[in-house]
Parts: sequence; structure tokens; C-alpha cells
Amino acid sequence: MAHKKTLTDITIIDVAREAGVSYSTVSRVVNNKSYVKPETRERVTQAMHRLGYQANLQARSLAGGHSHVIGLLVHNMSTQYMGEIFRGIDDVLATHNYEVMLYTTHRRRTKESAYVNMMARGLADGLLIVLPRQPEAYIESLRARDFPYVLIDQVGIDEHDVSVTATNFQGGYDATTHLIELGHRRIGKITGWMDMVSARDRLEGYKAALSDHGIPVDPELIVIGDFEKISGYQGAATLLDLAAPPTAVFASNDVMAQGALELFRERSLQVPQDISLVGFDDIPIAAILNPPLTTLRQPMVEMGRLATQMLLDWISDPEQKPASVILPTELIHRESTSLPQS
Amino acid sequence: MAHKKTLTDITIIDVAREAGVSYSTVSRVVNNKSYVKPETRERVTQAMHRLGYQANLQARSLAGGHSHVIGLLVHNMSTQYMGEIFRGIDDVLATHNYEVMLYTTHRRRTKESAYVNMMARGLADGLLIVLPRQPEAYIESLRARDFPYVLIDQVGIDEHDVSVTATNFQGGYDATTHLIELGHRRIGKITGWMDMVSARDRLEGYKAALSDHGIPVDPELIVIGDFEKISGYQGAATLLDLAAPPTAVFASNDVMAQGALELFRERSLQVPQDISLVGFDDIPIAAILNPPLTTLRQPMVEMGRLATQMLLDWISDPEQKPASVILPTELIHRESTSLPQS
DNA sequence: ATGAAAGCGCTAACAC
DNA sequence: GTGTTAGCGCTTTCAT
Repeated sequence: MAHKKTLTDITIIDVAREAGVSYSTVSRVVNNKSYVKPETRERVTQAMHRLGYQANLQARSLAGGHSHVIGLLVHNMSTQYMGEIFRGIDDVLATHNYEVMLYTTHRRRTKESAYVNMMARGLADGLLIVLPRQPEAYIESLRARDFPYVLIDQVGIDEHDVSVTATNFQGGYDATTHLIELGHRRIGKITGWMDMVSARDRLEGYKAALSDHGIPVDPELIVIGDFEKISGYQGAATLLDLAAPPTAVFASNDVMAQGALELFRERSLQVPQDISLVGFDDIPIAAILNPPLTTLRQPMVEMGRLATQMLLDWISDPEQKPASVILPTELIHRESTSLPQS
Repeated sequence: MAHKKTLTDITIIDVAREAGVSYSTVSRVVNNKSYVKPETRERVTQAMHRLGYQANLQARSLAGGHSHVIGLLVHNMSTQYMGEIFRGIDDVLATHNYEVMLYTTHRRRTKESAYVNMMARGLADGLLIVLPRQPEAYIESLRARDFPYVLIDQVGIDEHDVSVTATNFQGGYDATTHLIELGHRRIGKITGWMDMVSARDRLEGYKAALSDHGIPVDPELIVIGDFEKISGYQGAATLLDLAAPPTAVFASNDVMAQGALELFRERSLQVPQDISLVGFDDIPIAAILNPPLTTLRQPMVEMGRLATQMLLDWISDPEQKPASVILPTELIHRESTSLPQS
């Protein structure tokens, strides 16, 4: 490829020549490894600046060094949820001179494994996986090569996995309790993808809150969603069409709550007068929906930030595997919930 | 780095041994280059599958081949605007087996050049630059090495640059004309970053529409913003505090319009009864704002998709430099504009 | 403290 | 049609 080879690329060798040292010495000062006489180091540094040297990441990585890139595996980058998480990731990466290689799986599991294997072959120094769908498929191989990875918003296969999650069960419990305390008894639930622990935990929290308040769990009131808006819309329709419809709905994320809101509007139901609604996540649009959505805030930016910091620490000291973290959720009471009208 | 070197990585050499051929032959079949006897090809393919071979991208790229990654340079990934553009990018990349290396500059120009140089040194096969801020600083060097790049939503330094943009001037003209036709005469304008052509063109469109309708351009009515929400909020305040405030405001993007909307609400102004508002972009929240925002739709997904397709085409045939494209904008009339009340 | 040399996995001439 | 060979730019022993 002619367009990739140019004489203008200055390498470690040019710097060595300019500084009058061998190129292994240049490598040493670049990497701050072993000792280099301060005077020599200075000379090399000068030469680097003079020539505008920039390391070639692939060569470095090929030769066994750090690539200074981390892999980021997500389902879909174009959501506010990911936007928030990425903000946290970007924050810390920016201060550590690391870049990100982005992989979007669109929930196709085969892609998930393929990408992980590709990254782990050296392209990246570590991996950040948001909401992995099938971690079982590749976590063993990551462990086998001691490849650093941190799971975000999903636990892995066992306690050896390093993850950053939020208190989903508690959040589900709190959301439901909030509704119960307002006086609701028939509370509909729209779940997320049931293969994700976050979705399962939020549902369990819902059930536990009901039970703790002496309200029987009615399976009719639980409809399976998939975290996408349309499933919130459809789930709400299903719930409303029940012989005895709920007076409140708890959607497992804000996006589905938004879908539910659309259906309520179509059916001319006032929120919260006619029906209450609570979401989960507190993505930016939650506050601007009409009415502003009561939701369970999940500290997404912080989750991204923390996970990245943990990963970077782990990369820089492979012996110090970080411990998993669970961050608290928080009920944000806005205007989509109130006393039931009856 | 012990964790990066593992015996389980199988290389082109293992495949060669397994298939009983030299490893350049393996390289040939992997890259579909020159002729390989069908029978040999078959044998190699079998071996690859049996061993689960996966190419090492850095080695490939170091040796002069394609890295199969494109670099994506953006200010900030966590906006709906970028979410939409990325959706288009991701769409086409997914079908072409390409990955993306993501760089966020947060509008720091020095980073912009540094990143571009880094990518152009071989890490990527091509570059997608969204709203470059200082293309002059590095475009020369990209051209010098015939490195493929496509600019999104910003033209470059001259007609040699390949870019995908929208009809910003026309959009500004249409937005303003819409307001004029509704009967507005004093129309406030909140601009974007003035170092971006899109911001300048939208402003020029605004001025032209005014002139064409015999309305003098009042400098007082033009306030400089920066495409961020807070500047929309502040710009709206400035406009409202004028001795003769406008009856309508045209913000150069939806995010600033959202900021303006917040200020209007604080001042108890009804939109559109008391004041009309039009934005630009038509990001997803435009439709859910209260009231739903009249705006100029820019085909963001399509822009991302097209730019990526152009880049990939260019990469695969370096002789065929694609031509720049300008996509049409479209007025989306929602509920934030109406006749002036007077 | 620094230089020499091997090799990371691959592509691309160049042979045959 | 296929094998041989020389790097790509760097890190890392191993010498000195």
C-alpha cells in the first residue's frame, strides 16, 4: 500500500542517529525502563522533540509492549445510556494517554466472542465489556491468558470476574416500594432482556417489594420486554388491556418507560393522574419527558469511570487484580408518579 | 508482558505447517491475492478453520497491509448528534468487516493533529473526521501521504478535500423563511461556533432570507453561541433582555434550542404563543421536547453512512478518490413555531 | 549504562 | 503456482 509508507515517518532509528546513541537506548528512554544516564536521556529527549517522534503503536505492541489501546465492547453506541457510560470511560482514558478500539455487537453473540478474541491477541491491553451477553463463551480464554477485563453493568460467570454494577435488586425494590407507598396495589412490570442479570435483579426487587408489603405477585402484571422503546410501548398496551389493568407501571429502563408514555398518550391517559410510571437509569431524556420521569438513577458516568480506572490499574500492575464494585442506585422522584386516582 | 504472549495464539506459520505449504501461500489465500491452486487454497482454508486462525492486525499493518481499522475523530461521542452519525458509520462498517479506533478531542486542537498523525502512521487505513476544527493543521500531511480521509459536516481547506455535508446555508435560509412567512419580523439568531463553516453558513442563510424579504439584519439580534446547551440558554436571555426583543428565535442546533426553551420556561414564556423557536439537526430529543421542536433536519445517519462508504471505496481503490457530497436539509414543522402573537 | 541482535506475525517483492 | 527472503518499528534478552 503505497499510501502507508512514507519517508516522512520518523522512527526510533532516526532519533537514535540524531542523538548519537543506539536505538535500544532510545527505546529505554521512551519507556522509562531501566537506567539511562540522565545526560544521555536528555540528549535523546531533545532529539525526539526536534524530530517530532511518535511511537508506532503496532510495532510496539507486536514486539510485546503495551499497545495503549483498550477495547470497548458494547451492543450499541448510539444510546444515551452508552453516551453516559462512555463519558466516564473517556474521562479517565484522556488523562492516561490511552485510546479506544470500539466494537459494536448489536447483540449478536457470535460477534461478541470473535471480537474478544481478536482484541486479546494483542490489539488491546485490556477490555471493557458493557452488558456482555454471553461472557461464558470467552471469559475462560481471557482468564487463561491473564488478560485484563472489566465487565460493566453485568456480573460475569463467577466471583472471579471483575465487574462494576449497580444495586439492581435494591433499585427494583425501591422503585416498587415508592409506588406502593404512594398507595398503588396493582403495579405492572415491564422487564428487560431476561438473559441479563440486571433485568432479572430488577424484577426480583419488584417481587420482593411486593411480597414484603403483603401484595401477591400477579404473573399477569409482569410482561417481558427487551430494554428497547418499542417493547415498552407494547408492554404497556398488554398491561392496559388486562381485565384488571394496573394503576402504575415500573419499566426496567427509561427507554421502555418512554415507549410506555407514548402509548399512554395515545390512549389519552394522563400521567400520573390516570397512571403512574417509573423508569430505571435516569438517562438525560428522563428529565425532559412530559411529564418528567420518576426513575431509579444509576450512576452511569461513574460506572464507566470506575471500570476504566480499575482496568488501567490492572494493566499497569497485572498482579493486582481489582475487586468488583457495586454502586448505589437512587430514586429520583419527578412528576410521573403520584397517588392512584381511585 | 507475560499476559500478551501465549502459546495458544496460532499464527500463519502454524497454518502453513498444518496445511503443508509455505506461509506466504497462507498469506495469499488469506488475502485473496494472486493465484493459488484451488486445491491448495482448499487445503489451507481447511487448516485455518481447524486451527481457528485469526489474523494479527498489527503485524499485518506493520508489514504494509491493511489494518482493517478506520480512525474516527470526533469532539465528543456522548451526544445524540454523534449517536446518529455513528449509527450510519457503524452500519456500513459492520458489513465490511472493519473496526473503528475512536478518538475524542473535546475540541482541543492540538489533540486533533496529534491523533491524525498517529492514525496516519499506519494504525488505520483511513480516517473519518467529524466537524474537524483545524483541518489546515494536518490535511496537508494526509494528502502528502495519500492517506484517505473523509470530513463529515465540515468542508476542509479547499475543493480537494472529500467531505459529506448538508445544505447549511439553505437550511438557515429555510428556517428563517419559515419564521418570516409565519409573520415574524424580529427574529433572533443564536449561532454555533463561528470557526465552523456549518455555523457560518447557517448564519449566512439567516441573513440572506432576511434580506430577500426586505428585513434589515439587526446585529443586536445575532448572538454568538457554541452549539452547547448553556449557550442557547444564555443566548436566549440576551435576546429577551433587548429593548426590542425578538418574537422568534432560530438556534443553530437543537441542543441550543433546548437551552433556549429552558430559559423561556423560566421566564414563563409560552412557546409558540409568546415566542417561536426553531432548531437545527433534528436529533431524537427534538420531537419529545415540550413543545415538540420545529427544526431543520439534517440527515445525520445518512451522512455517516455515506462518508463511510466513500472512505471504504477510496481505501480499496486508492486511485478513485471520491467526490464530496452535499445532502439536503429539510424543514420539520412541529409545534414550537406559529404566528407571532402581536 | 549502553549496544547488538533476535524476533513479534505478517506482506510483498523476487525467485524458481 | 508456490517458496524464499527481506523488512515493517519496536521491545527485550544478552553482552559488554
